[in-house]
Amino acid sequence: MVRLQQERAAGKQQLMQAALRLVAGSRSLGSLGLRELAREAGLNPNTFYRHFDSLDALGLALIQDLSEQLRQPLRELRREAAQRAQANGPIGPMVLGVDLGRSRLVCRETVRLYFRFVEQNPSGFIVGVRELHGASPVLRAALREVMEAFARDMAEDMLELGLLGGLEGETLLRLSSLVSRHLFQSSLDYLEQVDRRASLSAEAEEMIIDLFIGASLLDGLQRRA
Amino acid sequence: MVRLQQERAAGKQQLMQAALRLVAGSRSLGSLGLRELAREAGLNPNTFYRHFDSLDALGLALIQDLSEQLRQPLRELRREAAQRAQANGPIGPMVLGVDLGRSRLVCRETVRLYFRFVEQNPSGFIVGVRELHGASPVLRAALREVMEAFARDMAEDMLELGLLGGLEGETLLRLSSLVSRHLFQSSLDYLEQVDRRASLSAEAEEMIIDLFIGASLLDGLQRRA
DNA sequence: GCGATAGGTATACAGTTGTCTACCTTTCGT
DNA sequence: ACGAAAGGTAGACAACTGTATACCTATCGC
Repeated sequence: MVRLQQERAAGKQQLMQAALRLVAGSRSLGSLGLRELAREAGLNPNTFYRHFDSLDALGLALIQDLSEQLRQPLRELRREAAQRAQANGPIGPMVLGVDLGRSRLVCRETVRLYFRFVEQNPSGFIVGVRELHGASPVLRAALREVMEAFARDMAEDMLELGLLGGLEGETLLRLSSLVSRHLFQSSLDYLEQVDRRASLSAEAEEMIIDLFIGASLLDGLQRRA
Repeated sequence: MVRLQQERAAGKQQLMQAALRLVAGSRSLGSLGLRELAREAGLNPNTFYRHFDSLDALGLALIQDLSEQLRQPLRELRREAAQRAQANGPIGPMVLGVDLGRSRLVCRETVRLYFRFVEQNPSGFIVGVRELHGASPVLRAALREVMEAFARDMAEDMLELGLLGGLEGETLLRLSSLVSRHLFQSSLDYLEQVDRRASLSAEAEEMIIDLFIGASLLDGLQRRA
């Protein structure tokens, strides 16, 4: 039975969702028993072996899913936000040759879209963040890779869309990595501390602005010297 | 047998160190069995009950230890670094009324001292970072609190030492939190990716500088408006 | 000196775990 | 149409788990 890589065996899907459920409640992937998993999924314990040969394998599948579900959509949303903001004229004070108001707008919108995404896929982010510093080196590496990919996307988009064009690629990537990292790790707080959501979002925005403004200023100084 | 809170029962200490060892190898606290723990510590399984009534309790003890061992020393080291840097005259370009060279120096020295600390207490930081986003809400909350305390220390010191005095307390605390968070979470990468240590340290420095410079600039703009 | 308490051990038990072997059913390629 | 493979189940086993009860020994206050 050759799957066209679209449709997944029912059991496999059930197991993955069971894992999401269990981890989203207070567990870590590494602490799951495969019997417990099968029980939660309503399957025979042995079914696990048919699809995975370790918990890490299941974790990798989850991570890949998460990444695929997020990367493209987020990218499109960011581009839309940028275009929408670019449609209007300059709307704020010019700082370092950058329209601060517009930058803030793109940033704000992107951050909000991201967190909306988080809200819509809580379990995915919970296991993602949890395993980012979790016990399994394999999963940690995989998640780092995902975050780097996000960062590359972001840097690329900013270059293409002409936001903060003054910065060189390397610096841009460094900042994007920081942003990607920060947003990702904030996800857990965002999900759990419902009352602080607004401020978490605002703080993320401020952090991003601070970072890019600071880097731009220093970059300008260095260039002038 | 009333302990003077200094000396800890031998078994308790052994259990805690056993936990450190196990978690430092690829485990999470939540996945430890108390039998496994006792075995590693060379003790009878029941001994665990004498000292803790859950894994969370043990985790809290570990976190408290870590915090105590770190907070004061780090603070002193930071003050020393600041004074040392202040002894010399201005050594760099003035940006926003701040001696950039000196700020960089304090920052660099603080970051390096921090990472040296990490190197000297690897297991502690491994469990700390791991449980920061781990499965137990109790431990997560405790670790957040520790990080906030660090951030408060940092902000306070910066005020007292007159570094970036222009910023208001609230902003300062926000930035300090970001720094504290970033450093803490970088610890794991720093410990594991031995070949990237230099660049991780450098990136942390740059991030801090960028953040504070950016925030200062924006603060100045806002104040002028 | 003595009871109390903290620290540690031994044994036992029921429940759970990972894994193995064997068997059944559906689906597909040819 | 049929064999093969994928997906799923059943039962069994030894190993391990958390926990309870009971027992032992220092150390302390008094």
